Amino acid sequence: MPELPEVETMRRGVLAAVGTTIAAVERPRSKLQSIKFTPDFSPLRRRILGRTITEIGRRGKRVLLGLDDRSLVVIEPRMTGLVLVADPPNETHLRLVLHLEPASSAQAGSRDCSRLMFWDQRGLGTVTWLAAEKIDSVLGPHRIGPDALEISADELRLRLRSSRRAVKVALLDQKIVAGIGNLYASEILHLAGVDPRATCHRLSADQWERIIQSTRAVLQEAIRFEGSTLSDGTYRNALNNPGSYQNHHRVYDRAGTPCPRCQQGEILRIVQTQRSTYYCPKCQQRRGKHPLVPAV
DNA sequence: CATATGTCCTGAGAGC
DNA sequence: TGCTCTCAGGACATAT
Repeated sequence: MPELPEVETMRRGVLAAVGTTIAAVERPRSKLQSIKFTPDFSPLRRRILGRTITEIGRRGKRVLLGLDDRSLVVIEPRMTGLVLVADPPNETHLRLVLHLEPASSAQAGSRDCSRLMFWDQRGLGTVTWLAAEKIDSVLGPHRIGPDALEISADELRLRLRSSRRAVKVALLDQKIVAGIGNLYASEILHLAGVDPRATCHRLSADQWERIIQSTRAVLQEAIRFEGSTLSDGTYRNALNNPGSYQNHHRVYDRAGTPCPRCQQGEILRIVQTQRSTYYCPKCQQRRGKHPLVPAV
Protein backbone atom coordinates (compact mmCIF):
# COMPACT_ATOMS: atom_id res chain seq x y z
CA MET A 1 0.00 0.00 0.00
CA PRO A 2 2.46 2.59 0.99
CA GLU A 3 2.16 5.64 -1.25
CA LEU A 4 3.76 9.04 -0.68
CA PRO A 5 1.94 9.92 2.58
CA GLU A 6 2.66 6.54 4.17
CA VAL A 7 6.30 6.51 3.09
CA GLU A 8 6.79 10.10 4.26
CA THR A 9 5.25 9.11 7.62
CA MET A 10 7.69 6.20 7.87
CA ARG A 11 10.58 8.51 7.05
CA ARG A 12 9.62 11.02 9.73
CA GLY A 13 9.13 8.20 12.22
CA VAL A 14 12.68 6.90 11.92
CA LEU A 15 14.52 10.26 11.92
CA ALA A 16 15.92 9.47 15.38
CA ALA A 17 18.23 7.03 13.61
CA VAL A 18 20.15 9.93 12.05
CA GLY A 19 23.59 10.08 13.63
CA THR A 20 23.61 6.48 14.78
CA THR A 21 26.05 3.83 13.59
CA ILE A 22 25.05 0.44 12.20
CA ALA A 23 26.51 -2.02 14.71
CA ALA A 24 24.89 -5.21 13.41
CA VAL A 25 22.81 -6.28 10.44
CA GLU A 26 20.48 -9.21 10.89
CA ARG A 27 18.18 -11.13 8.60
CA PRO A 28 15.78 -12.97 10.93
CA ARG A 29 15.60 -16.63 10.03
CA SER A 30 12.25 -17.59 8.72
CA LYS A 31 10.57 -20.30 6.71
CA LEU A 32 9.50 -17.66 4.25
CA GLN A 33 11.55 -16.85 1.22
CA SER A 34 13.91 -13.90 1.63
CA ILE A 35 12.96 -10.57 0.20
CA LYS A 36 15.15 -9.30 -2.60
CA PHE A 37 18.41 -7.72 -1.47
CA THR A 38 20.69 -5.99 -3.97
CA PRO A 39 23.48 -6.92 -3.79
CA ASP A 40 22.76 -10.22 -1.98
CA PHE A 41 22.33 -10.02 1.77
CA SER A 42 25.89 -10.91 2.80
CA PRO A 43 27.72 -8.41 0.60
CA LEU A 44 25.09 -5.79 1.44
CA ARG A 45 25.71 -6.36 5.15
CA ARG A 46 29.46 -6.02 4.62
CA ARG A 47 28.93 -2.70 2.84
CA ILE A 48 26.84 -1.04 5.53
CA LEU A 49 28.26 -2.50 8.75
CA GLY A 50 30.00 0.17 10.84
CA ARG A 51 28.69 3.05 8.77
CA THR A 52 26.94 6.06 10.25
CA ILE A 53 23.50 7.14 9.05
CA THR A 54 23.88 10.79 8.11
CA GLU A 55 20.43 11.52 6.71
CA ILE A 56 17.07 9.90 6.02
CA GLY A 57 15.22 10.95 2.90
CA ARG A 58 12.50 9.87 0.51
CA ARG A 59 12.32 9.47 -3.25
CA GLY A 60 8.74 8.87 -4.39
CA LYS A 61 7.64 5.75 -2.51
CA ARG A 62 11.11 4.75 -1.28
CA VAL A 63 12.83 5.49 2.04
CA LEU A 64 16.51 6.43 1.72
CA LEU A 65 19.18 5.96 4.38
CA GLY A 66 22.18 8.11 3.54
CA LEU A 67 25.47 6.74 4.92
CA ASP A 68 28.70 8.54 5.81
CA ASP A 69 30.53 7.23 2.74
CA ARG A 70 27.83 8.86 0.55
CA SER A 71 26.35 5.49 -0.31
CA LEU A 72 22.63 4.84 0.10
CA VAL A 73 20.33 2.15 1.45
CA VAL A 74 17.07 2.21 -0.52
CA ILE A 75 14.05 0.61 1.16
CA GLU A 76 11.13 0.02 -1.19
CA PRO A 77 8.02 -1.18 0.69
CA ARG A 78 5.88 -1.93 -2.40
CA MET A 79 2.60 -3.55 -1.29
CA THR A 80 2.98 -4.36 2.40
CA GLY A 81 6.42 -3.24 3.59
CA LEU A 82 6.92 -1.22 6.78
CA VAL A 83 9.92 0.68 8.15
CA LEU A 84 9.81 0.49 11.93
CA VAL A 85 11.69 1.48 15.06
CA ALA A 86 9.18 -0.10 17.48
CA ASP A 87 8.30 -3.78 17.77
CA PRO A 88 6.87 -5.13 14.49
CA PRO A 89 3.34 -6.56 14.09
CA ASN A 90 4.82 -10.07 14.27
CA GLU A 91 8.15 -11.84 13.99
CA THR A 92 7.23 -14.01 11.02
CA HIS A 93 7.40 -11.26 8.45
CA LEU A 94 10.36 -9.38 9.89
CA ARG A 95 12.86 -9.18 7.01
CA LEU A 96 15.77 -7.01 8.16
CA VAL A 97 17.04 -5.55 11.44
CA LEU A 98 19.70 -2.85 11.70
CA HIS A 99 21.07 -2.65 15.24
CA LEU A 100 22.08 0.94 15.92
CA GLU A 101 24.45 2.62 18.35
CA PRO A 102 24.74 6.30 19.10
CA ALA A 103 27.79 7.64 17.29
CA SER A 104 28.85 9.90 20.12
CA SER A 105 28.32 9.76 23.87
CA ALA A 106 26.58 13.12 23.63
CA GLN A 107 23.66 11.48 21.90
CA ALA A 108 23.43 8.49 24.17
CA GLY A 109 20.28 8.39 26.19
CA SER A 110 18.56 11.29 24.50
CA ARG A 111 16.39 9.92 21.74
CA ASP A 112 16.28 6.18 21.83
CA CYS A 113 16.60 4.41 18.53
CA SER A 114 18.37 1.11 18.93
CA ARG A 115 16.85 -0.78 16.01
CA LEU A 116 15.62 0.09 12.54
CA MET A 117 13.57 -2.70 10.94
CA PHE A 118 11.96 -3.67 7.67
CA TRP A 119 8.83 -5.80 7.99
CA ASP A 120 6.93 -7.08 4.95
CA GLN A 121 4.00 -9.45 4.89
CA ARG A 122 3.89 -10.27 1.20
CA GLY A 123 7.60 -10.00 0.68
CA LEU A 124 7.46 -8.01 -2.54
CA GLY A 125 9.51 -5.19 -1.03
CA THR A 126 13.21 -4.70 -1.74
CA VAL A 127 16.32 -3.39 0.01
CA THR A 128 19.10 -2.05 -2.21
CA TRP A 129 22.53 -0.66 -1.38
CA LEU A 130 23.88 1.87 -3.86
CA ALA A 131 27.45 3.11 -4.00
CA ALA A 132 27.59 6.90 -4.34
CA GLU A 133 28.38 6.79 -8.05
CA LYS A 134 25.42 4.51 -8.82
CA ILE A 135 22.73 6.53 -7.11
CA ASP A 136 21.85 8.65 -10.11
CA SER A 137 21.45 5.74 -12.51
CA VAL A 138 18.86 4.12 -10.21
CA LEU A 139 17.10 7.10 -8.65
CA GLY A 140 17.90 9.91 -11.09
CA PRO A 141 15.37 12.05 -12.95
CA HIS A 142 15.37 9.78 -16.00
CA ARG A 143 14.15 6.89 -13.81
CA ILE A 144 11.80 8.67 -11.40
CA GLY A 145 9.86 11.87 -12.01
CA PRO A 146 9.58 14.96 -9.78
CA ASP A 147 8.00 14.52 -6.38
CA ALA A 148 4.22 14.87 -6.32
CA LEU A 149 4.46 17.52 -3.58
CA GLU A 150 6.89 19.63 -5.56
CA ILE A 151 5.92 19.41 -9.22
CA SER A 152 4.17 22.44 -10.73
CA ALA A 153 1.02 22.41 -12.83
CA ASP A 154 3.01 23.58 -15.86
CA GLU A 155 5.59 20.84 -15.44
CA LEU A 156 2.94 18.15 -15.06
CA ARG A 157 1.03 19.43 -18.09
CA LEU A 158 4.24 19.58 -20.12
CA ARG A 159 4.96 15.96 -19.30
CA LEU A 160 1.48 14.74 -20.23
CA ARG A 161 0.12 17.11 -22.82
CA SER A 162 0.56 14.73 -25.73
CA SER A 163 -0.40 11.61 -23.79
CA ARG A 164 -3.42 9.60 -24.90
CA ARG A 165 -3.70 7.90 -21.55
CA ALA A 166 -6.55 8.43 -19.11
CA VAL A 167 -5.46 10.96 -16.51
CA LYS A 168 -5.88 8.56 -13.60
CA VAL A 169 -3.64 6.01 -15.27
CA ALA A 170 -1.01 8.64 -16.07
CA LEU A 171 -0.88 9.89 -12.48
CA LEU A 172 0.24 6.41 -11.41
CA ASP A 173 3.29 6.54 -13.70
CA GLN A 174 6.27 7.13 -11.39
CA LYS A 175 8.40 8.35 -14.29
CA ILE A 176 5.94 11.22 -14.81
CA VAL A 177 5.39 12.17 -11.17
CA ALA A 178 6.60 10.28 -8.11
CA GLY A 179 4.55 9.23 -5.11
CA ILE A 180 0.93 8.88 -6.26
CA GLY A 181 -0.57 5.38 -6.04
CA ASN A 182 -3.94 3.83 -6.75
CA LEU A 183 -5.69 5.08 -3.63
CA TYR A 184 -4.60 8.72 -3.74
CA ALA A 185 -5.10 9.01 -7.51
CA SER A 186 -8.85 8.53 -7.02
CA GLU A 187 -8.95 10.91 -4.06
CA ILE A 188 -7.01 13.61 -5.91
CA LEU A 189 -9.20 13.53 -9.02
CA HIS A 190 -12.38 13.64 -6.98
CA LEU A 191 -11.21 16.76 -5.14
CA ALA A 192 -10.13 18.26 -8.47
CA GLY A 193 -13.51 17.50 -10.06
CA VAL A 194 -11.86 15.77 -13.03
CA ASP A 195 -13.18 12.60 -14.66
CA PRO A 196 -10.56 9.87 -14.12
CA ARG A 197 -11.23 8.57 -17.65
CA ALA A 198 -10.48 11.93 -19.28
CA THR A 199 -7.63 11.80 -21.78
CA CYS A 200 -4.56 13.81 -20.73
CA HIS A 201 -4.09 15.71 -23.98
CA ARG A 202 -7.64 17.03 -23.80
CA LEU A 203 -7.34 18.54 -20.32
CA SER A 204 -7.24 22.32 -19.98
CA ALA A 205 -4.63 24.37 -18.14
CA ASP A 206 -7.31 25.08 -15.58
CA GLN A 207 -7.90 21.38 -15.04
CA TRP A 208 -4.17 20.75 -14.58
CA GLU A 209 -4.08 23.57 -12.07
CA ARG A 210 -6.93 21.99 -10.12
CA ILE A 211 -5.24 18.59 -10.26
CA ILE A 212 -2.02 20.04 -8.83
CA GLN A 213 -3.82 21.95 -6.09
CA SER A 214 -5.74 18.82 -5.16
CA THR A 215 -2.61 16.68 -5.23
CA ARG A 216 -0.95 18.91 -2.68
CA ALA A 217 -4.07 19.23 -0.56
CA VAL A 218 -4.81 15.49 -0.44
CA LEU A 219 -1.23 14.34 0.11
CA GLN A 220 -0.49 16.95 2.79
CA GLU A 221 -3.71 16.17 4.59
CA ALA A 222 -2.96 12.45 4.39
CA ILE A 223 0.51 13.05 5.86
CA ARG A 224 -1.10 15.02 8.67
CA PHE A 225 -3.18 11.94 9.51
CA GLU A 226 -0.15 9.66 9.12
CA GLY A 227 -1.46 7.82 6.07
CA SER A 228 -4.28 5.35 5.41
CA THR A 229 -4.63 2.05 7.24
CA LEU A 230 -7.17 0.05 5.21
CA SER A 231 -9.47 -2.66 6.49
CA ASP A 232 -6.71 -5.27 6.32
CA GLY A 233 -4.86 -3.23 8.96
CA THR A 234 -1.48 -3.79 7.34
CA TYR A 235 -0.12 -0.27 7.19
CA ARG A 236 1.49 1.08 10.35
CA ASN A 237 3.71 4.05 11.11
CA ALA A 238 7.25 3.59 12.46
CA LEU A 239 5.88 3.05 15.96
CA ASN A 240 3.50 0.34 14.73
CA ASN A 241 0.44 2.54 15.14
CA PRO A 242 -2.22 2.81 12.40
CA GLY A 243 -2.80 5.96 10.36
CA SER A 244 -6.21 7.62 10.27
CA TYR A 245 -6.63 9.20 6.84
CA GLN A 246 -8.89 6.28 5.88
CA ASN A 247 -11.57 8.06 7.93
CA HIS A 248 -11.32 10.98 5.52
CA HIS A 249 -11.48 9.13 2.20
CA ARG A 250 -14.07 10.66 -0.09
CA VAL A 251 -14.28 7.95 -2.75
CA TYR A 252 -11.69 5.19 -2.33
CA ASP A 253 -13.41 1.87 -1.53
CA ARG A 254 -16.69 3.74 -1.04
CA ALA A 255 -18.69 2.49 -4.05
CA GLY A 256 -22.43 2.85 -3.52
CA THR A 257 -22.18 5.58 -0.92
CA PRO A 258 -23.39 9.14 -1.65
CA CYS A 259 -20.81 11.60 -2.93
CA PRO A 260 -19.64 13.66 0.05
CA ARG A 261 -19.46 16.79 -2.10
CA CYS A 262 -22.55 16.93 -4.30
CA GLN A 263 -24.68 14.52 -2.25
CA GLN A 264 -26.36 13.51 -5.52
CA GLY A 265 -24.62 10.69 -7.31
CA GLU A 266 -23.40 7.44 -5.86
CA ILE A 267 -19.69 6.76 -5.90
CA LEU A 268 -18.88 4.34 -8.72
CA ARG A 269 -16.17 1.73 -8.97
CA ILE A 270 -14.71 1.16 -12.43
CA VAL A 271 -11.60 -0.67 -13.60
CA GLN A 272 -8.79 1.09 -15.47
CA THR A 273 -5.73 -0.87 -16.58
CA GLN A 274 -6.84 -3.69 -14.30
CA ARG A 275 -7.04 -1.54 -11.17
CA SER A 276 -9.99 -0.08 -9.27
CA THR A 277 -10.90 3.57 -9.75
CA TYR A 278 -13.55 5.32 -7.65
CA TYR A 279 -15.31 8.52 -8.66
CA CYS A 280 -18.52 10.53 -8.61
CA PRO A 281 -20.20 10.66 -12.03
CA LYS A 282 -22.01 13.89 -11.11
CA CYS A 283 -19.16 16.13 -10.07
CA GLN A 284 -16.35 14.57 -12.10
CA GLN A 285 -17.34 15.10 -15.72
CA ARG A 286 -15.30 15.63 -18.85
CA ARG A 287 -17.58 18.39 -20.00
CA GLY A 288 -19.91 20.80 -18.33
CA LYS A 289 -19.51 22.84 -15.23
CA HIS A 290 -16.58 22.02 -13.09
CA PRO A 291 -17.01 22.29 -9.37
CA LEU A 292 -15.13 24.63 -7.12
CA VAL A 293 -12.20 23.11 -5.33
CA PRO A 294 -13.33 23.21 -1.72
CA ALA A 295 -10.92 24.07 1.04
CA VAL A 296 -9.61 20.97 2.75
C1' DC B 1 -13.00 -18.64 -5.77
C1' DA B 2 -11.73 -13.44 -6.08
C1' DT B 3 -9.67 -9.54 -3.99
C1' DA B 4 -5.58 -6.41 -2.56
C1' DT B 5 -2.46 -0.37 -2.05
C1' DG B 6 3.51 -1.60 -6.23
C1' DT B 7 6.85 -2.50 -9.79
C1' DC B 8 9.06 -4.92 -13.64
C1' DC B 9 8.99 -7.33 -17.96
C1' DT B 10 7.17 -9.10 -22.51
C1' DG B 11 4.39 -8.91 -26.37
C1' DA B 12 0.28 -7.55 -29.09
C1' DG B 13 -2.24 -3.99 -31.21
C1' DA B 14 -3.35 0.87 -32.36
C1' DG B 15 -2.34 5.02 -34.48
C1' DC B 16 0.44 8.65 -36.44
C1' DT C 1 6.53 0.58 -43.13
C1' DG C 2 8.52 2.13 -39.02
C1' DC C 3 8.26 4.16 -34.86
C1' DT C 4 5.99 5.22 -30.58
C1' DC C 5 2.60 4.73 -27.37
C1' DT C 6 -0.66 2.02 -24.62
C1' DC C 7 -2.41 -1.74 -22.37
C1' DA C 8 -3.15 -6.79 -21.20
C1' DG C 9 -1.07 -10.26 -18.85
C1' DG C 10 2.17 -12.55 -16.00
C1' DA C 11 5.42 -12.55 -12.29
C1' DC C 12 6.75 -11.66 -7.54
C1' DA C 13 4.39 -13.90 -2.31
C1' DT C 14 0.90 -13.73 1.30
C1' DA C 15 -3.44 -13.17 3.51
C1' DT C 16 -8.46 -12.57 3.91
